[in-house]
Amino acid sequence: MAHKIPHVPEATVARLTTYLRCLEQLEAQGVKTVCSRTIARLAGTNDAQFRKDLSYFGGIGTRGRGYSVERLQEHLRHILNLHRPRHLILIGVGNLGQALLGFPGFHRSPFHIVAAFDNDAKKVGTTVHGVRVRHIRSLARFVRSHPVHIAILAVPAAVAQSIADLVVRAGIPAILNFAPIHLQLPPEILVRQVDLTRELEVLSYVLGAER
Amino acid sequence: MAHKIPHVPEATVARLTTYLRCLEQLEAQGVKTVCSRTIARLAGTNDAQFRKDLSYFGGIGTRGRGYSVERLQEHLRHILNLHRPRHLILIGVGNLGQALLGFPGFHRSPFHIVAAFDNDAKKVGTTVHGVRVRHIRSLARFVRSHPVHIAILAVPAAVAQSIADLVVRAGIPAILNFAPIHLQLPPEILVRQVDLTRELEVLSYVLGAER
DNA sequence: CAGTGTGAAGCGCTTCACAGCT
DNA sequence: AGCTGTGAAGCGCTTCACACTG
Repeated sequence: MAHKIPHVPEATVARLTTYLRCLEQLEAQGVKTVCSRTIARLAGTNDAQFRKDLSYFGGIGTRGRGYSVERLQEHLRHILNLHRPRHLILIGVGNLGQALLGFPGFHRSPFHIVAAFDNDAKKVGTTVHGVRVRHIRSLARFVRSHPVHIAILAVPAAVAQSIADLVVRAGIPAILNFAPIHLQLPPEILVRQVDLTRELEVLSYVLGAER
Repeated sequence: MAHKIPHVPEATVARLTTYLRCLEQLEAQGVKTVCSRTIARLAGTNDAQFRKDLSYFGGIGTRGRGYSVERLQEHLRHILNLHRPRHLILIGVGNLGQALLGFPGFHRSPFHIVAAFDNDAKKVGTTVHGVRVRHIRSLARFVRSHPVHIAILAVPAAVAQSIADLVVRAGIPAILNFAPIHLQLPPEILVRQVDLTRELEVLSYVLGAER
């Protein structure tokens, strides 16, 4: 290993993914080289922030020139472990769950949704966007024979905690939770929260009473 | 006005919405009074943080006792301007857009989705989850006769910027963007980003190369 | 005495500014 | 000269600790 990686702020990791989106866009436009100012503007930040974000992982640019779009992309993919295939399952095949099964980002390499689960007998056995729906009872058994990295929770808030407990007992290390509640979980489990209600309420606050 | 409100960190506003979810849960369980430690644990933070978050807006608790679940809820709703009705529109009636039209949180008071827009002639004129789909061409005209507070963008990344420009020209002050790109917008426009790809990639980073 | 409200200290992310390559 | 990489300064959020109150 060329570089010992120090603690990296979570905000930095989030920005790295944004830089990757910008680079994909630039590459599609045929751009070969880019400087920190350009990419930072595209990503909605400033050049110092961009360079500091990269500096945690060691130099990759060329002084006086900038960054190779191709090399920097590869570098970021490597940092984010995007070379490693990840198996996902989705739990809760309602409105939102069905849409997520069709969401291209969840099928794009290295992410693969390998199964969906629901407790509704009418849905079990069907196939939604190419993904087989199984009964939630069969979750633990399924995970025993198919390693799963991330569980996507698209279930109602009222049952989210008990489903999350099930997921943890099955040995899945990470959860992407769409239910609008904070899950109580052991500290070694990774959780990311996507809360649409929260986003609306934050906008409501910032809009204020007048607008 | 009883209290001059200083600058409030965005992280605080986000937590206020979480506290509100916890209070709704507690009220459903018949709890009348709660102390900062209890609610903070439910929300995934600590008691000092909770009290500091509230302190920006002036005292509401009772020393030695805690907080009235009902009063605190009302207080938070007031702070977040949730007494004020908000009209939303959704742009992009694809997979995700259709699911969002059915998402209960987007219909729950004070939020109302009043119209949806798409450029696909096959979708225009249909009704999805009770919401009429109109042609994107008619956006500006619609907004002129129906004030809109928030536009939800559920369009492909490639067209998100041009649709956002359209939204801004129509005079809509806030955007909830689901496309995985950073929008370039005038500073007075409020934006919240919901980026599912980002969430997966952050999990991929934290999972590391081993797990 | 239990629990709130808050100034002040602590700490971590962001920004600055410049040395060092090309 | 142009632009990167980075120690150090700046700044804002979080945590502490305690005066205060019911």
